[in-house]
Amino acid sequence: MNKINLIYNKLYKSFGPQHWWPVTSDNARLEIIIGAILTQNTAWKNVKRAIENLKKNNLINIKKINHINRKELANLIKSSGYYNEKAKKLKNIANFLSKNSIERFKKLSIEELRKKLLEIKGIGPETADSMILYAFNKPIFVIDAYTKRIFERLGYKQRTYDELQKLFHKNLESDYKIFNEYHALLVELGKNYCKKKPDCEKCPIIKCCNRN
DNA sequence: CGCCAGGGCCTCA
DNA sequence: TGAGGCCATGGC
Repeated sequence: MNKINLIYNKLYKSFGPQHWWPVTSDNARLEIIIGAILTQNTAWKNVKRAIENLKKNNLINIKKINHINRKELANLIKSSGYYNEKAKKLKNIANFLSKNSIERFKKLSIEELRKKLLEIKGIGPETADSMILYAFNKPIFVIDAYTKRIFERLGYKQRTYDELQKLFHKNLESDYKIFNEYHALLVELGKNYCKKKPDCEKCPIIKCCNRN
């Protein structure tokens, strides 16, 4: 078995399924898209309250985001940090989605969808890939800060976003469920063990790591 | 109190 | 193309 699959199996065995991007409403897809923006460089705990505020005001809705005053929107998402920037981004996306329906996006190939999303100001590679994977359920691997740090320590040094992503695409079955679970497992590892100051003693993949 | 979190944009070499 | 500054709250 290759190393990428081996690590997945070990993480899954020790952490179990992660149940990511909890879906609680009919417009779950839009909620995930909004969540992907709000969680940029931000802990999910802080994002949760912002999403609850949006829900209370029925703002998981493209038209309503288009209509609401930007400062008012910023105030509602304050807990997620960078709230002025993120309010702009949400408005950019809502504006874009009002012209290009989500329904139309679903029919695009991964490459076409990614290109479209990257045209929106505020969406970079990771956010685009998160949306493709978690909102559109298409197989693309999300590379975040945890993934970079973990695989740097494992021995895959100085890889760019695209290089690291290719590593996963080459070695894994192209299945969005696997990609979803794997990314979530890496976040769990990064939060609890492979932290900036790592706790290596109880790390479930210590045997795979170059540091030890 | 300091550190950091499920990034991206802009500027400047 | 890559490094550095900036955006900012809340949990620990």
